[in-house]
Amino acid sequence: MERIPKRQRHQQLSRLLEENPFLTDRELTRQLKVSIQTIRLDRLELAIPELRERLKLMAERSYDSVRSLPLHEVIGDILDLQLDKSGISLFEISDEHVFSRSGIARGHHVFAQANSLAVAVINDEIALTASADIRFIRPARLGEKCIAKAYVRASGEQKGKAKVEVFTYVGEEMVFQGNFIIYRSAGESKT
Amino acid sequence: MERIPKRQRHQQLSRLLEENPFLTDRELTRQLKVSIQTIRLDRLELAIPELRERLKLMAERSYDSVRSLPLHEVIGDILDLQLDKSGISLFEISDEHVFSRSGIARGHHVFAQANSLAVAVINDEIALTASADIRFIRPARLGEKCIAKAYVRASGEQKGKAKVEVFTYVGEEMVFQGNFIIYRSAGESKT
DNA sequence: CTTCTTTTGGCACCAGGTATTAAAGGCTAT
DNA sequence: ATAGCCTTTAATACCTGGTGCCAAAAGAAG
Repeated sequence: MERIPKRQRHQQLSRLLEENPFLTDRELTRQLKVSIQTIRLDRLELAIPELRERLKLMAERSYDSVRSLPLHEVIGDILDLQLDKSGISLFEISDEHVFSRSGIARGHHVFAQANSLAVAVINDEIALTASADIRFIRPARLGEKCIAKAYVRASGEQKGKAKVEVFTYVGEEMVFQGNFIIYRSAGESKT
Repeated sequence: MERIPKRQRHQQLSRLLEENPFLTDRELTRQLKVSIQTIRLDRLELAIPELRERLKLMAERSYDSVRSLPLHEVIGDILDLQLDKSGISLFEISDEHVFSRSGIARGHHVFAQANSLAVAVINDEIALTASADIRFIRPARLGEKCIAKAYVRASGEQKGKAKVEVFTYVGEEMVFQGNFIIYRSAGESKT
């Protein structure tokens, strides 16, 4: 009668702290009806740090997520980039990108990856999207890794406009395709 | 020689903690070369809470910002919505939306506002962007307020596809125009 | 009954403080 | 210089939310 409760209690404890990480051990004793020592042994076994450590970790996370906001410059991680030729980026669909009802990615995130890549692949001081023609072929879902491949079809170094085609895949399946026209500041920086 | 330093020290202390809120009083002692009691009097005067309180506040902030992330469902504030007819939303271009070099909004943010609105205006359980044809007419800049207006051209309640046209303005000027084809779940839940 | 795991309890100790009282240093006005 | 005042430093008691360690009690299992 005391064998099973331990694992159950561990689950309850984990759940409680997931719901509200601000609970002290003392408050947990009230909820779980065991002594404070038991709570502490449990945390030890489950490798759950003490309240103050939890708060510190949360504070640190939010602190450097603010600091790393400039990374927001490009949506997705650039895996390969050949300026004025082609580029590849990876973007993983996570909670904040999907409709919570359906787990399907909101279109503008998939678009954002493609658009970022299309702009990044253009070798110029200033590159802006002028227009685009896009198709969402099948929905991208929570947890899926989207690989976008961009190809510069006409770099238009004189004309001031480049044509970039982007295909986004999840595994073998194409989920998105887009044709972008990118303004460029008329042929400058050659790296 | 001890009159001015107090205010200076207060400024330095504020600055240090702004740069790094994770400093203990003891560490501040080392940086400011005064006793720990002075640091504590200073914090008292400046109404700066102790380290642990600071961490807790940061953790709480990040915690309920996570909780309020579902607000992220729609990019921009919906000002008016007539389901299956039209909608208006407002989106203000701020730092995190622009290229830091030029202060020009990245296209996918302007697109996201339009796309969100086009999806929101469709009165159905599930609505997904199928394809779009978009044009960035002139760049939107830091601080500008973008008003997007969406009009449902063909609601296609039978066909399962709706056509939505979106125009985005800054003041009188049009900055973006897009034609969206939106999948709708045709009266019932269809994946 | 003995043995093992699990649960409690108690105590010392720690960080990072608060709160309070007191003393010392310095500056100014009378 | 002497008193009055602000500022700084010091000392002490106390608090929270723990860790670490040891020992005892309570079941469960052989």
